[in-house]
Amino acid sequence: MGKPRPSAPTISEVAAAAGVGRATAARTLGGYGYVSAEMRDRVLAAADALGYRTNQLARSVSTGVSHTIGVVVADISNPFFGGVALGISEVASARGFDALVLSTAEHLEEEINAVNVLVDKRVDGIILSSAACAADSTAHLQLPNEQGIPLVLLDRLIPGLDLDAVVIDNRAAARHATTELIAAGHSRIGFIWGPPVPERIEYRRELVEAAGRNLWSDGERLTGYLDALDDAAIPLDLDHIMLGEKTEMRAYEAVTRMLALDAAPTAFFCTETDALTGTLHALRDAGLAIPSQVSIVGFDDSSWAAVMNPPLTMVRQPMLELGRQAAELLLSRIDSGAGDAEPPMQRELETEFIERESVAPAPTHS
Amino acid sequence: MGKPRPSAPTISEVAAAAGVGRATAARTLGGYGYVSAEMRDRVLAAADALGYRTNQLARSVSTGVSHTIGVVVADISNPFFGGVALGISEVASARGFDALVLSTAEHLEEEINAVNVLVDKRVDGIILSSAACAADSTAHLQLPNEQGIPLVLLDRLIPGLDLDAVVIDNRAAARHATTELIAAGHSRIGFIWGPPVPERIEYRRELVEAAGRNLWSDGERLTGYLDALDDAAIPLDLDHIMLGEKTEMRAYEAVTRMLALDAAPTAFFCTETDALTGTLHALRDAGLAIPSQVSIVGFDDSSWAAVMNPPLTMVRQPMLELGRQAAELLLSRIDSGAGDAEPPMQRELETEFIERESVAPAPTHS
DNA sequence: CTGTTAGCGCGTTCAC
DNA sequence: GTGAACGCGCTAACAG
Repeated sequence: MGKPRPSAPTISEVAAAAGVGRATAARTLGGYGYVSAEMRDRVLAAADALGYRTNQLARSVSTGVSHTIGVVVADISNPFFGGVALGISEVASARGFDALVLSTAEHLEEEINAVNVLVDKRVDGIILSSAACAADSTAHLQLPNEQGIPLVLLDRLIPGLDLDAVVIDNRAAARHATTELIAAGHSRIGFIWGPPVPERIEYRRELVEAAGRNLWSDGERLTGYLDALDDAAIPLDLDHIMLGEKTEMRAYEAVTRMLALDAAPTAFFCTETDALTGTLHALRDAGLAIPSQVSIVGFDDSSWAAVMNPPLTMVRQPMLELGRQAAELLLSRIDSGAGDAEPPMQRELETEFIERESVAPAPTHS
Repeated sequence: MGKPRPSAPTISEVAAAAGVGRATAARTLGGYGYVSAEMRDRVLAAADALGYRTNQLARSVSTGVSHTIGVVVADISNPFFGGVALGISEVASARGFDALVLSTAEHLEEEINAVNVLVDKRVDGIILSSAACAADSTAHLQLPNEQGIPLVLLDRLIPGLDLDAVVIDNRAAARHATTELIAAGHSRIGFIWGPPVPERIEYRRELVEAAGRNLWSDGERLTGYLDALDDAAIPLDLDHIMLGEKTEMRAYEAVTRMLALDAAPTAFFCTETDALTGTLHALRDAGLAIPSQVSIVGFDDSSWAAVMNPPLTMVRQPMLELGRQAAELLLSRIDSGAGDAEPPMQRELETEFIERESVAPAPTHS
């Protein structure tokens, strides 16, 4: 029997100290049922004399509601997920819920484990940004619903599954960004980064397929890029798509390699922060000026993008809003209980294209 | 009686299905006590036939251990706290603990509330980055210990209190940074930002005192700055200290104002990210080049600092390490139970001065 | 080794 | 209105 700690006073102790029955104490302390003003005062007095605090754990096993939601993301230190987490806890805490947040480092095993942990701790709902992509390897996403725990997907859809989700319109965002680059006169646009396949890709179809096998949002961004190229009838150059492991270092190398091409890109679209910093490094080392020699557009607007030299043109994602809406959707599901109500819904938030000074007309080669 | 959900199977149901006593089922499922291999198999089979999952909540009320720690920070979307949170959950989850993370937006009330919530949810320990400063207004920091819940302070000490804590050596970091600036030939160094007092300050003593009344880490950084000035026998110019609300906008205004001074700073030490971006904005608008016309050193090294034009010299804080060590300290306290063992300890981590290209000799005025 | 029984702290029904 | 008594799901003595 574990209570190695300075015993926290229980409701019974308070009742005893107040000279009333346990139930009466429970009613006043729990704020339900009827209790006379006089009794209430006695109980309340005894309660804070003893420093009584409700044991929410015990309450939860009794009521079946923990007032806790689970949040599982790839990496809480990533400002994107940090913003999302803040949005979530804003609306959650306003409604009396707290968040148990777990990071998975994009590992499916850890994600599975995270879901199990959350289910076992009886959270009232889960918000999850899954690393899963194929409709296989998603058994763990069934579990919560089997246990009656609402689940909403965040930032990343899973193609085969019809689940609640709140995401960004990545495809439209990428299409917009690429189109702007094209409008500025660019036709050779580096895409940093594409699917993390190691092998060289020969055909467009392979590329699209590879993207589909990996992270959904990345695939969407690539598709948007392709859309824009198609719109302008610009042929796809597979050498302009970064493949392989997605790290800043790899981005650096990919850009450096592209720059050495005969048909080197005159612009780069960087779909993530690390992709952007890697690209920036490469451009600096290549001695290329932005935007006179090469243009650039980034994803994930951060405070520093505006303060760069030159200020960077970016597509901004509404991180807080993403979190807020996911939390709202989840809470509404929690409210309606197992009343197997509405069908799953996917909400898609718009991004904003922030025009600054890193895009200029393509240099006219002599 | 709440169970509005698709009932999760209980240990009793598993026992029944397996045709054994509840205790036997409990033992095998709980992994304790003795149980024959044959029985175990029967139980295990029944368990996963029913899809049994331990209710950790119930287990916790029984054992008094929740395997959950509370983390309260000002703002989880701040990359600094995000990094810290990741460090914490790394070591915590390796030991089977999960983190309930709450953001307070630097509001003392929310901090107090957060601590109450965590205590009520019976977390096994708390890591907290407090907005409190004076030794008054810290009653809420007593509560956990009264309830036998270990608490470790993170990133911010509270002068009057002797509690476990893991922090950065802010004073040494600021002293180092300022000294570097001085060594480069600067004597008029803007400090962005100082204490958030609205009024103009006339004397150094007032300044130090004002700093002391506010955030500890800010006070330390200011003190380090003062140390460096003293070391070099450079008189303090109060006009070079930013006062007032700490926002990017205010930093912008403060720097702009300082730049208009007869004795304008030739260098700036920015003690936080927003202070840095605000300063950068102001310098750009003033048309001043870095580092030829003005030098700059920032705090909170971020990936983008290296990719700026020019690359920024920064003092880097070991965020992950901060989180990891806080978690380790907390877990060790949890391990030793209420065995009122070791006295509180404060660990102080060193920062790293990253020299890049935003510091140059002070321009020699004609 | 197994099953019985009594807790853990709180919610809730149901006579008094 | 009030309090005794039982249930939530699990742990843990204790007999057998």
